[in-house]
Amino acid sequence: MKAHEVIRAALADAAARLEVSLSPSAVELERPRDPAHGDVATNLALTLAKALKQKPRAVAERLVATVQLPQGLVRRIEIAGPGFINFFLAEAQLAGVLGVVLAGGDRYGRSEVGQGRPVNVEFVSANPTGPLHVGHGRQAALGDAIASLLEWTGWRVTREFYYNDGGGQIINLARSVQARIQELRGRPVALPEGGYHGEYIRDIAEHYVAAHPNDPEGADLDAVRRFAVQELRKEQDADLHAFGVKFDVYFLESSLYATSKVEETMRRLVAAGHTYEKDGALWLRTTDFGDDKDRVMRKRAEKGGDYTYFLPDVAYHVDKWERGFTRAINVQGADHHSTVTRVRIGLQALEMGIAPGYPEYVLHQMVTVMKGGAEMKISKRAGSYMTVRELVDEVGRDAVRYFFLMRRGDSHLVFDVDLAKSQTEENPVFYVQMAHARMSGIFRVAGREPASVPPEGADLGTLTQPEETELLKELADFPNLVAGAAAALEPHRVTSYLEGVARAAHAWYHKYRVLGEPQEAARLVLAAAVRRVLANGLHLLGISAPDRM
RNA sequence: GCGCCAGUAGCUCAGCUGGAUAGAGCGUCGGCCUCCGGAGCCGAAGGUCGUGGGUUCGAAUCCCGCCUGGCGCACCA
Repeated sequence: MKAHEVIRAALADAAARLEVSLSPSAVELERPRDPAHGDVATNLALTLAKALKQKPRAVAERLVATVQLPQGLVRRIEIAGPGFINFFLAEAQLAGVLGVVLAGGDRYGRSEVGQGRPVNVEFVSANPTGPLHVGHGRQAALGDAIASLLEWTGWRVTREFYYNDGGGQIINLARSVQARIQELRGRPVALPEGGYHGEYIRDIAEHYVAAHPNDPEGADLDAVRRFAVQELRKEQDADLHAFGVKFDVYFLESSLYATSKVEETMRRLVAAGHTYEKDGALWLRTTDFGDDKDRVMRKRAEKGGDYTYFLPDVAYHVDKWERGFTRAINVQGADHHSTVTRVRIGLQALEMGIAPGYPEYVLHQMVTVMKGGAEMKISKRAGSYMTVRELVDEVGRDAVRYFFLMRRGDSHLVFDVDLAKSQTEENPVFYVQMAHARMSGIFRVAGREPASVPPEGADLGTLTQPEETELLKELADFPNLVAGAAAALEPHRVTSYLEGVARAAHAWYHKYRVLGEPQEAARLVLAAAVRRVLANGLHLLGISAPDRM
């Protein structure tokens, strides 16, 4: 908000006169929880105390004496506690946010810190060996929301899905399908060790036979493999579509072999001098870079002589880097966290100037699904697990996305199916959407469009009830909140925020009437702005903002 | 054994990157319907922030030890 920037600059200026130079962006402003502490507060005096070798309160007094603010911005300044400086904004300033919100429209909350720089966000990246399960769902919601947050803060985002369509798991898949084809021919065969038991394997087998009359036995393993991968990719795409996630790039592991990038990466690693041969295998000396043991890059002949997953992973990230993504974020389940250091080390060992922290990782913990008070057990091997699509079909896309986003990725997530389905206030997504619907309802009854209430036509000075100032402050927070959530890669901050706005909106709505009151014009503006911020926050997370429910 | 993550109200979780008296929802208890949607709102009770040290003006937040739980520790991905 504008007032914040003015205060920030004025404080930086005042600090300069105390012979401490700092940029305005280094001045921390916060919104005190307690309204008695003003509308805006800074801890600047506390942070400067050490450098100036003075008591924080003394620094605060000098800052307050020195700071120069334009007339009409602030009605009072206080020094409180250990040395906080609290600013009480003039009423007109607070309501000024309404004009900003409505002028911003569906862009209110955006900022430009990213400056149009490119960033690659990779997520889901499920192997094409089965349908997407709830863990992938969490990842899809998280990755999509993080990508969205980055877009909102001015980054040029590419959403990318990486398919491991090579490697042992795929062979496993093909053999599993082959076994089911034999079964269809009336010759039951045991599934290969570590094979896939899911019912969907039988479906693929049937489809293969129907599509390949010239290979009823499924003898052509390569054809079976290609067919199975294609079928499962189609399924996964349908799942993602149902979830409303769109990717810009689908990157196939097999393409890294086709373009010789895996070999090239290996050659570069050998040339950089961090490799050695032992027991017939080729190793990378990752211990040189802090790993606890060295890693195999190419298996020995008895194990097939091919590459481990590690090398294509490194090659893939070299490719990202060479495509111009100086920033890359990978969203993965925490069960894959061991790959983090390995991939980074692989990139460092190439000595090609890639930043040590590249790529960034957002790791999320597991999901447990609760239904009817009982945990739904997930067993991938037995093929019994809840898929994303089943979840979406049962509780709806909005609820699934919201529930996956409302917790920090770091903590385990309990998905309560019954709660997600309930149409009551206990359900947070319902609660937030309801607040939006209520604001819309006011305009429906008034027979007006929310866009038809320009703030210029209203006396916003009449918005003086405590519930109204609370709402104004919440609305003013939105851009800052989005920026913080984007910087931390933490979408759950947005859901927390939305619940706060919804709570304030419900409280206000219940206590005061809008239509037919003397303050009607101003309150309509407030309702329009609240509706706008709720809609922007929900849309940012990929959730709809219904006008009625 | 080693590594990563978590431990905050009875339950599920926030806590804005070190700030003021630690917050919200559910649950419990008590209130509120001639109303723009009661599918809602208001209030109360409820805390040794796992634990022991340390860092400093100030710690749920940063550092070290320990306890508990989850996940990982392949020439699988």
